[in-house]
Amino acid sequence: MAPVSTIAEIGKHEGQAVTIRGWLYNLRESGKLLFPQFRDGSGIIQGVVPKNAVTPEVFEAVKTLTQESSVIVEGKVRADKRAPGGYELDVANVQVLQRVPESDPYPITPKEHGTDFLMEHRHLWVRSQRQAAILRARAEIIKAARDFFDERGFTLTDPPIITPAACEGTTTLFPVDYFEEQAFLTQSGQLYVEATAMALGKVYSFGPTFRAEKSKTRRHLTEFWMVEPEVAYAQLDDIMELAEGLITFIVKRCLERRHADLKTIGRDISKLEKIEPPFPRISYDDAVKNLQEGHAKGALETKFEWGGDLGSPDETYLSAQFDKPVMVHRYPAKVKAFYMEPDPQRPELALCVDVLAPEGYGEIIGGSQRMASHELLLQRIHEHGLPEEAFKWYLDLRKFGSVPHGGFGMGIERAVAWICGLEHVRETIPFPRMLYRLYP
RNA sequence: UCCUCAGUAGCUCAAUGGCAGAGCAUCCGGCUGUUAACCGGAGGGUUGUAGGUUCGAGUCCUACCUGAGGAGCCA
Repeated sequence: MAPVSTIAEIGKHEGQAVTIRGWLYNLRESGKLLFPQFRDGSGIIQGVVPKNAVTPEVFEAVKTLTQESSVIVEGKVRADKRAPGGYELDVANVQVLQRVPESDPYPITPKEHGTDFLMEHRHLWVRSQRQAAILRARAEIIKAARDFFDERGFTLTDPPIITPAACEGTTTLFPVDYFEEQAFLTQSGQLYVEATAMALGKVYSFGPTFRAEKSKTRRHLTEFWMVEPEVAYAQLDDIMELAEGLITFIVKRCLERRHADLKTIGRDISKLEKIEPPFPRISYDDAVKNLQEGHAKGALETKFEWGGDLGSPDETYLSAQFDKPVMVHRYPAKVKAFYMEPDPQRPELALCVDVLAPEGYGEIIGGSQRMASHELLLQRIHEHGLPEEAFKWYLDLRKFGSVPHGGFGMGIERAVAWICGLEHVRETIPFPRMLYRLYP
């Protein structure tokens, strides 16, 4: 048998016989000439089978192949201008491992389908070129995020997924029966990385988080992945700089290594090429002014009042004014989590930042400087009606060598949706978990 | 939880209250350079469910179910 090659690397074997192991993507025919397209997970290549060039058995085997039948194909690699990938395969032999019967054909045809149908067949949909390209981009984004932190002296520390208490409200928690006790799936690893940051200085976590929010929008999943750095002695400005550096690094990495996939997905790459530091930084106060001007101009339906959290249309309006992610900092403490450090200049504000992606993709990062004072943190826990007992360990961090520190969480799926230019986050993860969708 | 929209062949969609249709997929036939190939033919229907109005309902009304988009909330 000829040496095995992936389709992505087939150019290295030009003029030679190779073996491709994969599936039939599509078959076109023109009389005594067959054009089977094979895919193997790395790419797609068109085979050419003239009737007079192969045995009758091979011709018949290819002619009767059905979509997604598994095949091992031997043939000679030939450069061809007409081929989208630059190469074609002159097929010499075909071994059919499993032929999909025409009585029960592969349901996803090369024509268009609706979202419901595609989601029901997500286990097969991931075989489509575009979906495979998105999953490769996701893998690159995750690797880039990890490389960014690994190369800067951060230690990966994995927080627990089963947790005893909420770090924010309890209505959005998935309960778990933990032997005799009530436990929950984690909403964020943040509180735990604060603990490991006090041990190791610079840490990050990467893992799944769960939120039982009844949100049904293009930006929400009930199960999503976050990367959460936490840095001892870091202040708000350090956190903003870190977020800016991370986003820039990830985008550049995708442009370098996943250029072909971004093109397959149909991303406007020029928009990503503009992502360079510094990102615009605007205070909440200025954001409010900006939104009120937007309302006066008729661009926003409701007039935004100081004191509220930014709504989705507000975020879209703000981010549309920039071609880079925009960092909105110092929100009113009341609308933010209990653990955020107040601004010493204006204690009604929290030292926090939200990073809004361009093109209406919304908040991709939320972060803050964390509260360092034991006394104030205890007071906030009480004000939020949280059980002090559950946070005893967290309060300990402020008793034993408390320091200024901070960090943020970046939602992987939203970052992938933005970088790939997708309509919906459901395409950014192999098997999305959403409100009203648990299958497959 | 609320608002809006949709549900007809395996898929994507048509059908003024008056005979249930097309393209793709599947099957049969044709074509030696096709690019979601094309051309000819065939099979394929409990119009989401339950009621109601009407001589007559895919179409109008009511309720429910399912899905989509959005709000709130969030990454």
